[in-house]
Amino acid sequence: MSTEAQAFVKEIPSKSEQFSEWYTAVVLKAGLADYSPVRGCMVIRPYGYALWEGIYRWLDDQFKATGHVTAYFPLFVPESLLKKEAEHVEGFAPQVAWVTHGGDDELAERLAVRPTSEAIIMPMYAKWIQSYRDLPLLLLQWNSVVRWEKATRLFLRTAEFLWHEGHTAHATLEDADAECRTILEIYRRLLEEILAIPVLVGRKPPTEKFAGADWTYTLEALMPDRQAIQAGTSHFLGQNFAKAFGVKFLDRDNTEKHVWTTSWAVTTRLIGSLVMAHGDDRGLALPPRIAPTQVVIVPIPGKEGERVLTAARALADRIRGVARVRLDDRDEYTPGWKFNDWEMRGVPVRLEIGPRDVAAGQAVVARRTGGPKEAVPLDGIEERIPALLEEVQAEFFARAKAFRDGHIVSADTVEALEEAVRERRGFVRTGWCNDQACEDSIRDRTGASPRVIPLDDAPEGTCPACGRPSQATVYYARAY
RNA sequence: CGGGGCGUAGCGCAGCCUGGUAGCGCGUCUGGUUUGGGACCAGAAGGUCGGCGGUUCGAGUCCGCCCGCCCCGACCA
Repeated sequence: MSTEAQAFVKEIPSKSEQFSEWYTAVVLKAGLADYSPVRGCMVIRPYGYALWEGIYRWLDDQFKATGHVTAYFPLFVPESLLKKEAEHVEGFAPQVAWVTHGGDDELAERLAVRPTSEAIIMPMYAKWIQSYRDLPLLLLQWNSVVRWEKATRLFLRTAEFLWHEGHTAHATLEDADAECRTILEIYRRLLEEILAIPVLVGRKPPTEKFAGADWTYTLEALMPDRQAIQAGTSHFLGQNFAKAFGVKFLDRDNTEKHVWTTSWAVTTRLIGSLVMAHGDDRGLALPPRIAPTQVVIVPIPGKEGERVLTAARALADRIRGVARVRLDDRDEYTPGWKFNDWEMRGVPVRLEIGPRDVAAGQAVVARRTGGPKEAVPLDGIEERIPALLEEVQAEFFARAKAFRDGHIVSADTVEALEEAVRERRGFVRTGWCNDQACEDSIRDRTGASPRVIPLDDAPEGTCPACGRPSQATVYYARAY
């Protein structure tokens, strides 16, 4: 690498040595987002929004297939409604932004800018739901919410963020819980199959559940700095909101009952997780299934520029039907500059075509996951590219999973747990007796929080805090 | 919200201690030669030095307040 190239790469701090600075530099330099004039709020630039659109499109297909429909509820939540469910308002009150004036006039009742929409949706559910025939009611909306965070970071924690929020109502506890798990599985597939981020799937311990829920399901990912991040949640709200807002239906047995509700969401935080999980010192790295541009073609003109460009255009046309492809025919940049630029922007597959390739009837393939470049024949390239993209997708997931699995350690004593957390070993797996006092003492001693109780992990061993037989397996970690 | 750091051209920075006409590199623009890992030559444009106030003949530089961003904690998707 030339000295000039080294100087350029230095603009992105080292991922292993300055992780936080590296993250911010990649988000800004890859063109995903920018700071806005409003404190704690970010501007999502078109390239970043394209990632969100990819998530939207995939999820929208899943939601439609499972019978969910999209609606829209107001941005403003009157204070009186927000206060109806006591635990809910207590949980969100410190983060609510309030509107107090309309024009110059002070409002009779101040309006919360929604931190989440349960309180503005439930009164409508009370109006719309009369009979068991009206259930289940499976609604969601794509919107933004505002939580006045004290410390903010691009994508990971901003004062306003985009998400979708699902809000469903059911006739029975079993139906509502099944809904939570259906959504959880959709989210798991989004994370693992599309974003190539492995997750632990399970329940939150009671201290970490959503304010107003009976229990919360979660997907927890491990980032390269060995901190856990909550990638998605699905809440079983029981009858808490139904009782607070009077959402009742007449059942088959001619008795009036409260509905059972759920809510669930994933946010633009996923984009931050994607950046952290796969990026490297060259910048962003995107798994093919989510990459807005999957294949970039860089022509190397040489002395016969027109011939090469013609071949490159023909190549782009052939691939266009099987991949999201972009031909970089800008003549103001050299091929080497383009290589680095597209690597920084995370494009998973690059095709180079120059005079030698035109003569040999081939193109040169470079994968964002690394490895040597290889020549592929132009003949049959329409079949080769989709297979190649799937190979690269699998490489992304395998790499992330190897990292995650390599950073799960077991601890059966508080000392071992404390040491593992202190040395940032990642997820620390341990037992729990279900006693709140034991969890509290572990939190106090380690600074880590219980992230997830996996659905498919049977309890084993003993609680490290009290030595009694364990009732659950818990993964502890420091968390975002 | 506590502790630390920073704010000067689109980006990265120097200048501040010790006040005296605002600089460097990259990028941008024009023309030409180039193009297989961040090209080269020649010329040019680009700034209310984060904001407000104070000290001073004079403030990017000194003092006060405010705002924003980054890092480490606490709180949170």
